[in-house]
Amino acid sequence: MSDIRVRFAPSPTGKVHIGNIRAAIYNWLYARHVGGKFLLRVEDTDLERSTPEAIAVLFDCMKWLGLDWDEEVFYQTKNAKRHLEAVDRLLASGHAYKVEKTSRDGKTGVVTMFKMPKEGVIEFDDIVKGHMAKKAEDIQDFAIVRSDGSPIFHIANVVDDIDQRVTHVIRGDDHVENTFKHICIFRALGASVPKYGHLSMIVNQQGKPYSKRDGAAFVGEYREQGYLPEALFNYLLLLGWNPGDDREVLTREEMIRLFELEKVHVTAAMFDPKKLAWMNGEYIKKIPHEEFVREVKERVSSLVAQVPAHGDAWWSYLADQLQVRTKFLNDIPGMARCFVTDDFPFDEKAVEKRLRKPGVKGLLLDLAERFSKVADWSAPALEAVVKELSQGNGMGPWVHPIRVAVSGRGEGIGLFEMLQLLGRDTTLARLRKAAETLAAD
RNA sequence: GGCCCCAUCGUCUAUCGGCUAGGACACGAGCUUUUCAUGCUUGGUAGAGGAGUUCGACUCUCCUUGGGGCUGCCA
Repeated sequence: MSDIRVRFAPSPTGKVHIGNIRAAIYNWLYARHVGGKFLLRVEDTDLERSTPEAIAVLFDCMKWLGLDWDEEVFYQTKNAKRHLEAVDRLLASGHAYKVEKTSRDGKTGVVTMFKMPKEGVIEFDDIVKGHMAKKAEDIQDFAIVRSDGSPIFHIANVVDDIDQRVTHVIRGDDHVENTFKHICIFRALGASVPKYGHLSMIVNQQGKPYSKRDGAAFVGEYREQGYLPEALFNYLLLLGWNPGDDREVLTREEMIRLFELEKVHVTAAMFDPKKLAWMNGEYIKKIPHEEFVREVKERVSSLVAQVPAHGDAWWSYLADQLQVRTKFLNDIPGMARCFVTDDFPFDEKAVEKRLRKPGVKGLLLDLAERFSKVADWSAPALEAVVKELSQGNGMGPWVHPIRVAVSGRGEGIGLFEMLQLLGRDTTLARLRKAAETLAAD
């Protein structure tokens, strides 16, 4: 156990950006690694956007990723009185002053400004960026209370960190400049300054901050697209940190054990959706069989009003076939639709290529005839039939048309396994129907 | 403009002065093979440029160039 306390302090806007959640991940991992506390502070000062729904979305995303927090959630708005008390103290000690100002949008009013020291150097040792220094004279005085009397981010953030007894502030790179200001506030308030660690940004292919224009930028979108939380977590972790060896797919326990804030990279990392997709596939392969079976059942059931009755063995077999070739859970319905309903789409290209060829009609009808005589309806038995036909010259000419005829697509699970799952009646019916309606003579 | 930060394959990265520069993703080839995958084998691609320190520099220093951040009564 240690007395290290870190916090994740997002403003709840209803969407949680991946860069932001990576900051949460690093905070969480750091706290768990050192045995400290991971606190959650909701910076809900923007009353218009900070709705209960937005806050619920935030909690949801964190729970989805397994980011559990310690202690009560801290709401910034509830600490407004403390913020203003601090301002009064700054005013009294001469660290702040009031002045009439005109804002960018033309409003004129009296705001409270923090008075920056006029000389000297402000410095701190950033855990990830190293030694940072800036001349006080290079930083302007800045507003801490609006003309409507509400506290501004800088003062609220610092006072909350003091009140939550935060020891390490781990946040986005975009706050480095603020840090010099915040350090001055901590000192003016007579509080001890926390340690800082600033995380680089996640950038797009052009090297610009990754935004919604570059693809899915919010945690919720990944969830909807069938990404596994473990995969997103692992991928985001690797974007700026690595265990020091070649391991990439790590268990949560390994992450906690190996994570070191000091080893987090300074440089911005480019987001690579391809690698995330690969990572997702890796995690899908790791899903325990029983769980994957449930996942398949659930996703397939939503496709049709009535799922044909099948035994556990059937589902288990289908899931096995599916699991190794599933990259996204959302791919499951498309791959499995043909197993639970006759109402599935035919891929036009596949039909053109495999069915609308001379002789295919006769081929399919012949196959249906031969299959109908198979005593033991199983993948090996069916394969034997086609093997015999092919006489060792490759089963392609038979396999491709059959696949398209019974599933509508050119790809999917192993063909004979597919036929076994479909069963005799369905297979024969589909072969005959395709022969009559789609195939060329 | 001012201030701050950064710089190894296309991308994420290893290297803490000895490097024939390693791994992963992606890409190419091959094997397995009925498709798509998986799995295995394998190929190509990197230290921005210039000075300096050193026996030796990707690693240290400086400059240049390039990129990013900040410069609000946003957070």
